Formats: sequence, structure tokens, C-alpha cells
Amino acid sequence: MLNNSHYIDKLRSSGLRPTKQRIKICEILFNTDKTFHFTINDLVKKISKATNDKISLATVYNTVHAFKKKGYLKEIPINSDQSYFDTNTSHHHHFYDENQKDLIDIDDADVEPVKINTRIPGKKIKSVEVLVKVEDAE
Amino acid sequence: MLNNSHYIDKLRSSGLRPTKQRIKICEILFNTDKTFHFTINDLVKKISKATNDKISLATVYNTVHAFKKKGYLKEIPINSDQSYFDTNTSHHHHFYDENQKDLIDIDDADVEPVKINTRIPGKKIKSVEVLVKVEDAE
DNA sequence: TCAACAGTTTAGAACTATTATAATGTAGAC
DNA sequence: GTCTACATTATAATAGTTCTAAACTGTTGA
Ligand SMILES: [Mn+2]
Ligand SMILES: [Mn+2]
Ligand SMILES: [Zn+2]
Ligand SMILES: [Zn+2]
Repeated sequence: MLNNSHYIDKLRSSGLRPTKQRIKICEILFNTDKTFHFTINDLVKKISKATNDKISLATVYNTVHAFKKKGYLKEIPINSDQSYFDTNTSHHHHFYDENQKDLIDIDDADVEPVKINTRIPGKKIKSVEVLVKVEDAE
Repeated sequence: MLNNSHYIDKLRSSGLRPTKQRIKICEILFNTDKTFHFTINDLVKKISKATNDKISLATVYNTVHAFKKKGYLKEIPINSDQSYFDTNTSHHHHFYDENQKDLIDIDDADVEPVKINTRIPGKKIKSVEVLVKVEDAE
């Protein structure tokens, strides 16, 4: 309960009540200078390491979905058995290491603008995302 | 059983026994000039329209996985709650229509080469795939 | 030709990520 | 403090997928 007033304001101004569960999850997700990728399961583990008060699985799901809806998290389409989430909500791209099964950010500035010479009538582009699959060089 | 000898050869030369279930699934997946995207559920429906002999769900899964392993199908990471497969195994990209929840191919020739100005030491690039999310233009 | 065997199919059970339910708890407004 | 809408929770339900183990079948080679 130190500099949590920031999260409390953030939550309240989003129309989300600043409950102790949501504040704790904010601390875990956003109290770091580095962004990261996680599954719900990863997050559950981080929570149980960080606190003695249990947060129910349903609340973890609810909170992640609420944060995604508010734009504080992005969902990454990588794997169909489990959802991956990203605390980096800026427009960026990814390496996917197929050996380590690990996602690594590529800054948008490190990808030259992607030119697509075809359109779909009546549709507008919402985002352009590049996924670079990599593997161990032998 | 007309020009199925092609599939029989293909299967046999891949080390897969040409069973009637596999041949039927080949007909549905590859007996078309157009490639397409499908879920397991889509395929199960196509099968029950195409034949009176049931193919068990386990066989549909087994077959799709076998074909993917042999490179006859690609799996597309559109993080839905189910896996999408693609009969187009060439290197290409996708539009994803968020309103229709529909995948549309982008020919590799319609995407200018993607330049990525960063690398991961010790890793080599396996593929570069672009996903363009689109929505209804208002 | 046909027995033997490995590969394949199958129904159903098991598994796992996720969502729904509905009762209890709590934040914020008045 | 009271009220109410929002939130949390344990648990059940759901749905896609994988596993199991028994029955079946394509292929081999004696
Ligand atoms: Mn290209
Ligand atoms: Mn699932
Ligand atoms: Zn990222
Ligand atoms: Zn495709």
C-alpha cells in the first residue's frame, strides 16, 4: 500500500472499483519497468508468490478481461491451447522462439512499414502485426 | 473411387496407409481448386455432408494432425478458442476480418518484403508472417 | 494365399482452459 | 449507517482436444 494510489486512480478513472485484488494484480502486471508476456496460469503463480491472500481463479480471469477491455493488456494470437497476454500495449511485433516457446518483442521502429498491395472492399485496416518465427541456428 | 489413386499414392509415399477415412478427408480438403481455412468442427460437418459412413471425431483429429505433420496442412495462430487449419501451405499472409471472424489469404507477392532491423543472436528466422486485422469501414 | 503384425479407427473417458452460476462480500453514493 | 450496484468466490458447467484400449484393416512375406 505504498504508491498504489496511482493504480487506485487508474482503476477508478476507468470505471473499475479499486478492490484489493485488482490493485494486487496491477502491482504484479504494471509495477515493473519491463513489459512482459504471460498466460493466466503464469499470473496465478506470480500472485501466489506475491501474496498470502488468495485471489480466486475466476477473479484472475475477470480482471485480465476487464484490463484487456480497458486497453491495459493485449491478447496475443500465438497458441490455441492457452491465451497469451502482453503488458506492452504499444503497437509492436514479435519473435516467437519455437525451441524455447518464448515470445520476444520487436519494437515497431525495428520493422520497416509493411506494404500490402491488396485491400478488402468495405473494410478498413485495424492493425498490421508481424510474427517472426525463429529457431536455433545449428 | 475415381481419381483417388492420386491420394492413395500421396498417402502411401508419406508413410500413411491409405484408409478409406483418410482418402475421404483428402477428397474434401484437396479436391478443390481453391484452398480454404477450417476448424475441426467445420471439417466434421463437411464430412457428414459428403458421406454416409461416419468418421469418428478421434480419426478426424488424428488425420488432421498427421497431414499437418507431413506438411499438407498449416495451422494458423488466430487465437480463437479453436485451432484453424489452412489447406494453402505456401508462404502467405492473412487478413482477419474481426466482424465476420473470417480469415482471408494475402498472397506473398502482395506483401512487400518485410524488413526487420533486429536479430536474436543464435537464432535463425524460420518464417515471417503478417496478420492484418480489418473491420467494417463505417 | 493368408497368417501375422503393425498401423488405424473407434467410442467413450479424461483432461484442460475457460466461462457461467449464484451466493456472499464490499466500495461508493447519499 | 444504509442501500445498491459492482465484485469476488467456490464450484459447476462447457467445449475443444487428447488419451485409452479394444476392435479392425492394410501390408508384408513365408
Ligand atoms: Mn514476402
Ligand atoms: Mn479450450
Ligand atoms: Zn509483446
Ligand atoms: Zn491462408
